[in-house]
This record gives sequence, structure tokens and C-alpha cells, in this order.
Amino acid sequence: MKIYNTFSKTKEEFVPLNPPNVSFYVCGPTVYDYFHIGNARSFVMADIARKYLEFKGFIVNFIMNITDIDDKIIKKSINEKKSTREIADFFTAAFKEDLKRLYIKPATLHPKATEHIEDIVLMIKQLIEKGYAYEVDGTIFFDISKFKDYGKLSGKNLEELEAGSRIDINENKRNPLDFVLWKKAKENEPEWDSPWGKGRPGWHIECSAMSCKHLGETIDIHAGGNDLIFPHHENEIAQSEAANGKKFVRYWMHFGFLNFQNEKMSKSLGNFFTTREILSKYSTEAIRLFFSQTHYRGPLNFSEELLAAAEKGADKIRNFALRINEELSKDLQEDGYPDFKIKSFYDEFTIAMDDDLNTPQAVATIFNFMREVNKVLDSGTKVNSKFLEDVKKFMKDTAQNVLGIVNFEKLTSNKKEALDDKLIEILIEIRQTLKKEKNYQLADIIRDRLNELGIVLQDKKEGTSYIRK
RNA sequence: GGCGGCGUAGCCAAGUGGUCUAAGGCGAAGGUCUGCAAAACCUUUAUUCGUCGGUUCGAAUCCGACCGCCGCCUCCA
Repeated sequence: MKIYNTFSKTKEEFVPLNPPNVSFYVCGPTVYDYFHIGNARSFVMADIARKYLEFKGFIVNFIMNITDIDDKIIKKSINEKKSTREIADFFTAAFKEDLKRLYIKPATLHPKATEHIEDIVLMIKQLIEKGYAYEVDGTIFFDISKFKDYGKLSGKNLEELEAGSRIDINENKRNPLDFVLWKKAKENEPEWDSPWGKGRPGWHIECSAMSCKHLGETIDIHAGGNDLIFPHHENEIAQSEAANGKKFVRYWMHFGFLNFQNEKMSKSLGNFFTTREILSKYSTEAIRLFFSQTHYRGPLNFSEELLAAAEKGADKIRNFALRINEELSKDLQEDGYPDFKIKSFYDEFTIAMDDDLNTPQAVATIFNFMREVNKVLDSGTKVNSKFLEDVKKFMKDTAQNVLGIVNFEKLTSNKKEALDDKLIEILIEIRQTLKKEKNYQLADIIRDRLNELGIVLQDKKEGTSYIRK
């Protein structure tokens, strides 16, 4: 299997440090708000990468951090007159809920910054001892001039960075590009004790400390959005490698942006849709299909039209799954395995995914597979349960357990659930007409049949309403 | 200014030297099936891959120039 490594800018054969184990770290959210559908793209693609590694037989230790203390959380806590903890806890819960609705497999662990202050302080201490960091009045900075590889991941050149720098000159910094490891506490802000007085960790250090603690000094895969390459991941490399003296990450994976009207979707631009908003209109399967139909490194434009098209595609897969289940429920004969090579579809799927997670190609394989199976079923050939079980297994192994574009355990879409109410309204309307025509027999059939489904009609003067039993 | 990416059918999008007269999805047209539908299936929908040159027996794929779009260089998935 090949993975594109941002560090080398080439596709590399993936070989973990300690097979079959894989250590996988993904930069998670700062919990100050609901995450948007652009963030969801990264989380879903990381989930697909993780699940495909598991499909290949790897045992993945999947860590996704939660940044639960930072400027934005503090700002929100002041605006809403709540503690930073309340804000963080609320949005952490919302985050986990949304991940679940996106069919994202729970991480092995979601470490929180505030629960790793000791580890962070320890790492900063090491950096100071080794001469990579310096203190100015209770604040600790990383001295990038001491780390000779700085800029290697992002391809930045230090002189040019400084020349074109838009960073405010901080009098305390030796170099404008030096970054904060530990922030001196301000009044009314959360604070923790440290050898340099009260304060709180800078943003970059938590990932270095937590990934080291939970995955070790050298990890196999570190993933995140394209916008994290610089400075966040560059800084992580500097901190981790300076402190540990070892290679930090073996494969760097970065996800392309989700754009809206050709511009990067982001909180600061305000051109975003929250994931929950989108989940209320489109099925998880459609959202994941939408993401899977584009390669993870490229840009992807978001629009409701495209999502609606993906929903149609998801419907097609859903119909297929329903058909297989229906066939399986019939009385089946022992023999009747058609001339059909499921293995070749597994091969095609694997070849596609092995090539730097070519999900569009993998999706195409699944659609081709469904068409071929439908042809067999349409031909009227008797098929046995073994064949149908194999078909179902293929769909579960690939479309469900890796891509997450179908769910045999839940073969209705969110959209369809939302449709239920409208459908009942239509039945009530028809029944109203029947009543006017005094066709009470049919009207009663509608009422009785709905009743059997747990929907109780109530005829009142002002019209018909209904309740669910 | 520096670094990186992108431009393939009506739309989305794989493919990155020959099997490409280019996968798959959505849409559209016609057909099979059906009482009519739906679902499914079949056929059609790019001789062409931003433009112009070049390399090559051969290019969507490599090189050069140009045009257009986007991202990072500040918090950001």
C-alpha cells in the first residue's frame, strides 16, 4: 500500500515501524463551537484511512486529540459568562455525537490538553534544558534558530518567511517566528502551575506531548488538514524532535479543503455549514459518498446540488442492499452459485485503495459490482444463499466497513425519515377526499392500516391530526 | 514576493507515457420490464483531456511558455 507523504512529496510504500501495529495521530478539534462540514471531510477521510488499514489487517492505535483550552474557548467563555470547562465539555460532547452520526469509528483515545499539563510541562522543561527554548517573564518560546530542520515539511525558507512575515513583532521573541510553548497567565484566565509560574500551554505543544505519551516518540502516521502544515505541524516536528532526538512522524497525510463557492470553507470567513445542519438534510451515507467520490488530497467544492446528487447515489446503494436482504429472506436452494468472481472485485477495490486511498476508484468498483449482481438477479437465474451472503459480505467489507457509504443495519436515510411526516400528510389528504365522497370504507382502511403502523389519526372539527403510539 | 495545488463530458470526478476512440456518480434521451409507475437492466450522451509550442514511433499523461482559479506564508481540518 502506498501513501502520499507530505514530507517527501511522493507516494511511499507504507510499512509501519512495528507491524502489524500502526500508530495514527489526527489533529482533532478545538472545542469552542460545533464543527463544520469542511472539518467533517478531514475526520471522515481519516476514518476511512484508519478503517482501510484495519481491512488490510493492521491493528491501529488511533488517537485524536481535543484542544480544550485556548484563546477561542476563553473568548467564548467570557462572552457567554460560563467557565471554559463548561464550554469545552459542551462542545466535546457535541463533537463526539456528530462523529458518531458520521459513522466515524471511536478513536482508541481522545486525549485532552488540560489532562496532560504535566506531560506538557515535562516536555517544555526538556526543551529548555537542551537549549531549544527560552523564558521571558513567565512565557516560554521555542527558539527556531536552534532547530536546523525548521521549514522542511512545509518547504518554507526561513529568510523568505521572515521577509514576508505578517506576524506582529513580539518584543519578547528573539526571532519573529519563534512560537509560544507556555503562556504566562492573565487575570481571570484558567491557569496551571509550572516551574515558570502560573500559565497555560501554547497550542502546538499539546500534540507533541500527547502523541509522545500515547503513541511513543516516533509515530507512523500523523494526519490533518492542509492548513495545519504550516505552522502547526512544522512546530510539532521542531518540538518533538528537539525534545526526543528522534524522528517524529514517518508518514504525513494532509487533507484537501472543502470549498464553498470556490473559497475555503472556514469559520473566519463565515462561509460554513455545521455538520449537524447538513446531517439534518442529508444521510450520512450520502455525505460520505460525496467525500469519497473525490480524492482526499484534492479540493472539493461543496454545494447542496452536489450533496443531493450524492444522495441519489446513496439511494442506489441502499436499494441494492435492500434487494440483497430481500433475496436472502426467500426460500433458497442449496445449489445455484452463479459464474461470478467476487474475488476480482475485492482485487479491484484493494488495488484502488492501495494507491494512496483512491476512494473514487474504489467507489466505481462498488457501483460496477452492484450492476453485475443486479444483472445476475434480473436474469432470473436461481442463486443460492451462499452467493447472496458473499455479495452481502463484499458490500459490508468494503462499502460499509471501510467507506461507510451503506449501512445494512439501518437501511433508511435521514431524508427518508424526514419524509415520513410528509407521506402521512398525503394519506390524510387523500382520506379527506374519500370522506367527502362518503367512501368511508377506503377511508377506514387508511386509518386502520396507519394505526397498525403506530400512527393514530384523530379527526377533529378543525381537521385531522395524528400522534405516534 | 516565496512555497504548493488545480483546470478532463451539462454537472461532479478517476486516470498521469501505449490496453484511453478516457472509469464511476448525478443529469438528459431512447428502450426492456410494468395495468400505469417505481426499482433494475440495456443503448446513447468527451475521437477528446485550459491555450500554444516541444520531446517521443506514441502524450490527457513528460518539458516550456501563456491564460484562468485556489490554498499556505496569521487562528483555521
